[in-house]
Amino acid sequence: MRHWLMKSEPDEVSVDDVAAMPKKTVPWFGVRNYQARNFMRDHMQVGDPVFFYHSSCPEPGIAGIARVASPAYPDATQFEKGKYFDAKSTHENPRWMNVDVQLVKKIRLVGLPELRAHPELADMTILQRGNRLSITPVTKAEWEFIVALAAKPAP
DNA sequence: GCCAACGTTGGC
DNA sequence: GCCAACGTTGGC
Repeated sequence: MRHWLMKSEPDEVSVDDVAAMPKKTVPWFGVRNYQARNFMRDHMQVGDPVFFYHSSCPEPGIAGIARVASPAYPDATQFEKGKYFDAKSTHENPRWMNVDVQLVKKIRLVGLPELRAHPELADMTILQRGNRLSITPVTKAEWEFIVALAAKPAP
């Protein structure tokens, strides 16, 4: 079992949006980066724990705990008109895949400055300079540290 | 809105 | 296969 962090822009899909979904589950559509796709397609397993991260918003940070809820399957939005359409993708040979993600629980927001304040988390991919990858592995130690952090009051 | 960092594209 | 140009991400 691996642990993951998945970024979403809350303007598009927030933790609260997912909490309102049937079964609290959403297809993680819109990933258009090969490395992130490969994580979903080749490395995720149903049940893997996921941090739900809010990005490109006033308070970026980890906002929820979720789990991988399905194997990867073709991302429907690549075939639909809109910002995620990909003319080079076909049903026979789809380029983009997604898993379903199910929200387990909302947590207090553990913001970026708070994450950066802990030396235990200094190696997290998300905190590295220039990192833009929307899906990144998280180590077990990082996972457990952040879960414990979220259980404490906001600093 | 700015801009650093990065991924992708396409000409050669 | 190189690499410049371009587009995107995402924090600030």
